[in-house]
Amino acid sequence: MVRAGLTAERVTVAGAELADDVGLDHVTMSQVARRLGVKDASLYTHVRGLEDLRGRIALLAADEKTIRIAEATAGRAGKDALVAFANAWREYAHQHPGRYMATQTPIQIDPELAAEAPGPRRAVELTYSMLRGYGLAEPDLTDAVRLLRSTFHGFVALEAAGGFAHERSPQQSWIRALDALHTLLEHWPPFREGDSS
Amino acid sequence: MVRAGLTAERVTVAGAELADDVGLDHVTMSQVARRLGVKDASLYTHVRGLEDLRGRIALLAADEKTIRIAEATAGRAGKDALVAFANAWREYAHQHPGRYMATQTPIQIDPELAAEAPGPRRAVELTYSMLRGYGLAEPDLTDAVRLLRSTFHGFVALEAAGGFAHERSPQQSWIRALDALHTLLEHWPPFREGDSS
DNA sequence: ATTGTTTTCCTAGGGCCCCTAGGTTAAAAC
DNA sequence: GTTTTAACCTAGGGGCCCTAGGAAAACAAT
Repeated sequence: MVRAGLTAERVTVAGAELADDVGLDHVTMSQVARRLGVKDASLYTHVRGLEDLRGRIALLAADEKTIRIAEATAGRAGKDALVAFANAWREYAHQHPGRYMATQTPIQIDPELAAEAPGPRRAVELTYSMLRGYGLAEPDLTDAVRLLRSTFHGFVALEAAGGFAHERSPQQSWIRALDALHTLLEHWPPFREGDSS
Repeated sequence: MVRAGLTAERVTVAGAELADDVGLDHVTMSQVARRLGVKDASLYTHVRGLEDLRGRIALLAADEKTIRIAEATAGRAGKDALVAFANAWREYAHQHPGRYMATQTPIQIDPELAAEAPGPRRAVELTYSMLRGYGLAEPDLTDAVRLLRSTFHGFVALEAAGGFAHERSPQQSWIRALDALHTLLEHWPPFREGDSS
């Protein structure tokens, strides 16, 4: 019997494809094995188990998303960069819903594995450098990064969950949201004493 | 043998408690049955299955969250209302992580069931009325509502997924985000022809 | 080429879970 | 009190996760 040539990476990719096809929580060891033409027990040589696989899918997605964003924002600045960044984010989520959802799982990824995945760290760096043009300084910079990430993620998550039932197209709201965020970054409110919880 | 007095609602609540305790994707029919002192097969009289149960937990969470927000914003206006709204949202997510996560599942809830759940609809109404003071008109109003919901949801989702690893406390970023959104709403950018995707 | 070593993939099987079918018996309706 | 309804049960099939241990392919070394 010829070997299938499995790898942790090949198993992860198969899981990611399956996640995009049938939804993340229908990704099972058995299905992934079937897709690879292998018995489920064979996967455990390459992957610790289902949780580990999901963690690997999440890291794969983070890396891929980061690469897309880096390509999209290369050579751009200001609002151009903001829009390119945001659109790359959203398009990745649309194209790879299962992978994207994997990134939302409460943190339980093998730290050793996460350490060698450049995606998450690089994503934050990209966001910071995209904001360079707006002239923000710490801690406002961190706050702005978090606000942007929250809005981008929240929008696509609500979109995916069917949260935008109103007749107005999400696309239009998205464009306006980016407009709004741009002007917000240009007029970032100064910190004032006495702000309460 | 005395009856346990089950109800679709009691099953849902048990599932919701379990979700908050052990995480949504460890909510199983068997565990819920065990928590209610009943065999798993007995649940199927009240609930169609696991998917149905998850949908019911999601609707329960939506209703509860809406009530919290309504209480928190009652009698408030302007930034006061915005902050109260947002904090109620975030605190609900913190207190009921499992329930909250249930609301994120891609839409597959029984429409008949959803129709009689006031939560989601009322939540949108509350958001609209909270924004009344900012003087926005459609379609800006819808866009603003969507932006706010995206940011609130995105923030708590990233927070829950461990996305804010930086040293700065999420709480501080949250306060600044609300400041920023408030000023944004006060200076909502006018629509200009020629905005591109 | 042969032998030994490593690693891949297998079969077997235990345990948990989802869900259905069909039977009892408690509660409600009359 | 009898009948009807509905709650809860036992039994069981099939799927999934994962471990243990075996067979054989690929690799190393002579």
